[in-house]
Amino acid sequence: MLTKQELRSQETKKEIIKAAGQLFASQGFDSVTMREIAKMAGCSHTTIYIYYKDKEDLLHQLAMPPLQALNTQMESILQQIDLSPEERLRTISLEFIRFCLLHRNIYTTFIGVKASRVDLEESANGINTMRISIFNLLKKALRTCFAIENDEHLLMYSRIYFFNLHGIVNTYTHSEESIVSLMERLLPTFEESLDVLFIGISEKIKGVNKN
Amino acid sequence: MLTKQELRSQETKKEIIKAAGQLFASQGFDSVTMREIAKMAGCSHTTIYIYYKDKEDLLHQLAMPPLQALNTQMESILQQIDLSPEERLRTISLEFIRFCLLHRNIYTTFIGVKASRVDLEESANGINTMRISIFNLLKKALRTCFAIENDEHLLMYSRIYFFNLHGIVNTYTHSEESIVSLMERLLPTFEESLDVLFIGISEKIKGVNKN
Amino acid sequence: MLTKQELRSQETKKEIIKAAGQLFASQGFDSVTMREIAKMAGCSHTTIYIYYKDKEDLLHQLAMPPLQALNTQMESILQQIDLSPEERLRTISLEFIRFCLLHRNIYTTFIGVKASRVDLEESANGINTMRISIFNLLKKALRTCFAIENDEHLLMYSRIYFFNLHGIVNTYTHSEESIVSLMERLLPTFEESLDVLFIGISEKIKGVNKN
Amino acid sequence: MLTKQELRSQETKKEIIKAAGQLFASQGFDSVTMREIAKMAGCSHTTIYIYYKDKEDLLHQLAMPPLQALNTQMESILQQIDLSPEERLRTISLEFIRFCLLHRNIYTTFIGVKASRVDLEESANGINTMRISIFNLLKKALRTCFAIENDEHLLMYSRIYFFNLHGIVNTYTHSEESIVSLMERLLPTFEESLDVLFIGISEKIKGVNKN
DNA sequence: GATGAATGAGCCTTCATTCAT
DNA sequence: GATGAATGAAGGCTCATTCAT
Repeated sequence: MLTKQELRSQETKKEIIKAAGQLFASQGFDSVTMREIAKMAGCSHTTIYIYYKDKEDLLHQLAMPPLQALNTQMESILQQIDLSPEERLRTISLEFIRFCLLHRNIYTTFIGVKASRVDLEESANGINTMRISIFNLLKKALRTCFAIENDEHLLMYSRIYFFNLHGIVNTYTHSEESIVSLMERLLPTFEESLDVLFIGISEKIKGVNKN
Repeated sequence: MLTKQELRSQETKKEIIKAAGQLFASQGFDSVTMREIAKMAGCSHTTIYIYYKDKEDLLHQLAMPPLQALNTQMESILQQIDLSPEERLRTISLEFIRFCLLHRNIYTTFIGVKASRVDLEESANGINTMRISIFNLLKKALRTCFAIENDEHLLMYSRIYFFNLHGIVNTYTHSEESIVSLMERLLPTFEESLDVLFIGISEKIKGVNKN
Repeated sequence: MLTKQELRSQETKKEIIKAAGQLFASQGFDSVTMREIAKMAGCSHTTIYIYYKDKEDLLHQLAMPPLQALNTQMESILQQIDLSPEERLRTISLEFIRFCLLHRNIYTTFIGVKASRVDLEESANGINTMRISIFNLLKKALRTCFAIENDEHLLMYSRIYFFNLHGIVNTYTHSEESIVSLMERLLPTFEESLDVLFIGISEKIKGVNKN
Repeated sequence: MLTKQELRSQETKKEIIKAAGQLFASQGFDSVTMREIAKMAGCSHTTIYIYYKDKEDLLHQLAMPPLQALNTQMESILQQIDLSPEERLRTISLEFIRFCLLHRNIYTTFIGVKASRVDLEESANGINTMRISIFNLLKKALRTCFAIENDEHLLMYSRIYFFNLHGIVNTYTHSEESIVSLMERLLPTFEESLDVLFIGISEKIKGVNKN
């Protein structure tokens, strides 16, 4: 059992990472100062260094767990054989969107392109691996769903598909709305968007296969 | 007529904004220092302040002209009655993409959603106006093209359409490829992407109108 | 009699001062952190403050006992009337060297000339007194040994003699060799060095006295 | 010809290095802060960075020129064939002493043992090379002067000789007296000290050679 | 007695910006 | 018009030290 002191300590640690997440999200990694984080977390800036090695460590701790969770979840969805390929793609797509919007802060810094900055490489390594893995899962789902064999075509339609996902996430990345309200309000739009893509891509592939 | 000195002066001014544009593009606004800009422009860092109020002013001056040009161009395309509505939408869409990729640097900072950061608001005002105007032109083209009367539907399909455009631009925003090579390599993908959207949206609207 | 707890307490106190001594010796006073000392002593860094007022106090506690011991030992050697004056000077000289090399760490900070730094003055007071006393003992041995009556001459040959002692100690002050190995390896050199001084000074004094 | 501005600039640069020299001398490299240096130099601490890369650079700039000068001077003295070997050794010895006392500040940090700290290695490299070169010149003079062929003996008497030089320098390293007054007051002592060594060493070598 | 939690002071360094020439 | 000189504000980070448990 945890002592009262340990509890308070854990709380402080959480407050710090929470504040970091919020500030990174709203201002970007570089613009945020350790002192700002401390202020929002209600502690001295030196306290941060008790729990986290340095500023970059905050980013790392912030990003890894959710990314791993998403990866795992997407993998398990892809193995649900009771779902049709289309349903699987649709599900992991919506899950991906939900995740990215839930973790808007991290998304901006890590999933967002430009992810691998030279000076962050070290701690970003694990994160980059994760990111690649996630995109591979999406690509795999796409190939199965549309039964695309031609690699060039797969690449093209993957791109087109990803444009949409990226666009969705990016559009709402800086929204201040809660994830619940956001999903509730826009889920129909997102689904409609996937519909549009499914129909459009299917039609195009039909045409391609005919020729 | 301009004296020789005035010519030289104008040249310096141009060198500065050119350097700023290149550096902002390749390293991001925050990471660039005034001294770097000055070095690339071949002048002292203090000279910059003769022509531009401050660092932010550089960004502003950098962003407005292209945005205005884009706006004008889009307006003129929309008035070409020899084109079908679909061709007009397709043309301004590709133009928008081309523009955003050409001005990746500015896009990131201004068209990019996060645009209105508190500390930039002042100089961003003019830019924000421009941005809204541009999106309205796109929306107008969409309404005409798909003959959507229901406002709610228009909003939804506009969003879906924009997701794609945003996604495209965002994906290549940080690419180091030249605009020429980028467009040459990916134009088919972009066009295919618009195809997919046109087909998908059209199909969906048909279904909607039937019910 | 001491309780078991008191014993443990005394042990901790000793571990701390021992660790401090070692670390000050190998890294210098400023470079050592309280946390390092605590780690090496096997306790929390806050525990140090239970036994010692502050970092400087550690230095003080570290320096006084050995200095007092040296002082006492030198005094007792000077009183051994079974030794010739020259043997007495030689013995306390070697003893002084041995001591300084044994306590290289403290030497650097305290015997070393620079001793009286403004910010250390307070705690250095006792130490400074000790230092002066030690040098007076050496000077006394010199006067007796060379039978120098002229104060000016005494001062000059004392200086010359001290130059040598200082030089010896200073040269090996930062050596990582153990005191045993150091003395074993260099004792002949040290003795030869004293020989050289004895001969040189004696000869010079003869000449002086003749004139 | 230098403009008034350039003159002032040079002056500032000199004030900075002068202040750094004094402060490093009296407090040691680590204990001195850039702000202290700036304050003593009468400028802002940021100004220092205009003229010197960083704190370490100050140390480097402070140490190299004098060391090179000393090295050159010692070499030229050794080549004066109109002087006897003894006179040459005596001259470079006094020169060495004069130099070390003149540059007391640098001596402490660089000639002083412990010179090569890991984190300073890079900039200290040139300095270390210089130091070694200087000591080799002294050794060479010793060998010639006392005609010592046996390497072991040379090593021993070199050590003894160096003890004295080190001792002299170290004793007055922290004196606040001017170099002029210092040399004037103590030159006889230094010369007497060298006399003592010459006589002592010569006598000892005679004895050794007899056996 | 002993410790983990927390902090204020301070350090080196960078940068946008102003001033005097 | 143009520039080198100079600076204040700020940032990441470390450390000796105190406090509550």
